[in-house]
Amino acid sequence: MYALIDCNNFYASCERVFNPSLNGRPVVVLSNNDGCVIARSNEAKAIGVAMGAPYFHLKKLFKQYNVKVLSSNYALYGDMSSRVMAILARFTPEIEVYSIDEAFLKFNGFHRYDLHSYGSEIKRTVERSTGIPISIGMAPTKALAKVSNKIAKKFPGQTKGVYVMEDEGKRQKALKWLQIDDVWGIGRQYTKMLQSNNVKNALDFTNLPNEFVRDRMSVVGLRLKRDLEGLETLALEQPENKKAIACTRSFDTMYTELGDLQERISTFASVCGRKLRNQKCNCELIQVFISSNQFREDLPQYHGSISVRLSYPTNSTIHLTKASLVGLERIFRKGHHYKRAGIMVMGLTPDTGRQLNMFRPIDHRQGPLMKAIDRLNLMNGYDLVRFGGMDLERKWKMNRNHLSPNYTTRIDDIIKATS
DNA sequence: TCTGGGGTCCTCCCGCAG
DNA sequence: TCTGCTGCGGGAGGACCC
Repeated sequence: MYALIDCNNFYASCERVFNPSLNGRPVVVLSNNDGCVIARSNEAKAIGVAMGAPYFHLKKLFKQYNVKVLSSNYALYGDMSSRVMAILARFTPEIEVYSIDEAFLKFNGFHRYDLHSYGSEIKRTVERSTGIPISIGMAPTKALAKVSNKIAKKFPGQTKGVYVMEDEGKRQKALKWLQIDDVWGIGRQYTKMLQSNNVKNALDFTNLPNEFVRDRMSVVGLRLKRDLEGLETLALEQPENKKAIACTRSFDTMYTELGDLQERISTFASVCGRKLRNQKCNCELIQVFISSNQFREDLPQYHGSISVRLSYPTNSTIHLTKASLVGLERIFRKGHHYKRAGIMVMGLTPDTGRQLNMFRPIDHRQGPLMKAIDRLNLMNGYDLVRFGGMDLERKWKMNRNHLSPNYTTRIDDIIKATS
């Protein structure tokens, strides 16, 4: 059996743990730059706040319903997530942390257990230890555990947040209940295609011929179908090093000058360099992109992107910055208003196994230099040491006008108890 | 005025090598 | 030496997830 554990309205719940005055009140959390709504409490969902809706469209509604608006606080959410995952790992040796607020657990050899009571115990323990409410769905496969989880969430009165799909009757009933656009792995495009073929729910989907699914939705769709049929096809995945690392941002204002973009790209290269070094690997390829504002139809649109291959795999911020600036100069077009930019590093190889270039000798001074810079920055908790191309005057600032304190990761922000 | 960010996997196409 | 077939790898693009 598999279980899918999902934290309810995770970001909003994290905020509520340390600020109980938010209980019972609609709460929303915004994306970077306070752009869109990315998390909603049940109360916010009830007044019709849509996922991904732009903040500036909703300001009036928020005022009307006294909605608490918060900027995203990833330091807090990341720390709360590790606490939840550490507790879940006590209940089974087989766990896959699927996302910041979800984990799959596998119960091999648990046939003597009453899984419903075991699930209730997991739920009680997590909620008591962290304050985060969770829902648990159990079923013979991962895709069905996802379905079970939806049932647990949708019917909290009957399920008390734990649902076990233990027989074929329940599977059929659940798949019939689940609308096709709500199935894990079926996005907008596939929904459109399936609906035009009279597929309304998950059960209709499992009744399609394999050849049709394979042909229209590739092997990914076929695997999903088999998993929904109850045949264990999607296995628990073990964490691996990342295969690509990205740093991209939208800007608070539109840029027209190459110099502004050079500063942003240098900063992104530095972030990617640090992430590569943390993961103890190097990259061979950098992709740089710049984009105009897609929402400004009155302005000419442009999306420029380029891949730059490095002489040898590296994680040196100096090399990464140089290469990405070369790329940027090649894609920059004067006369456009740029709103987004980013870089992605790919072709990652571990420190221990990188292929060097016979004709481009490696600069051995850069490894210790980067290590020293990383240590200085770690000790000071922010970018004390920065490179020339970066924003030395700290002009650029992400909009985070509703940020909560870092209750669990910053000593000055720890809650003080007063009598 | 203001619309996020970071990933994965698969298919298709093309160029290259045997 | 040339041609045609085939397999492989890389890049682009499209689907999806949170």
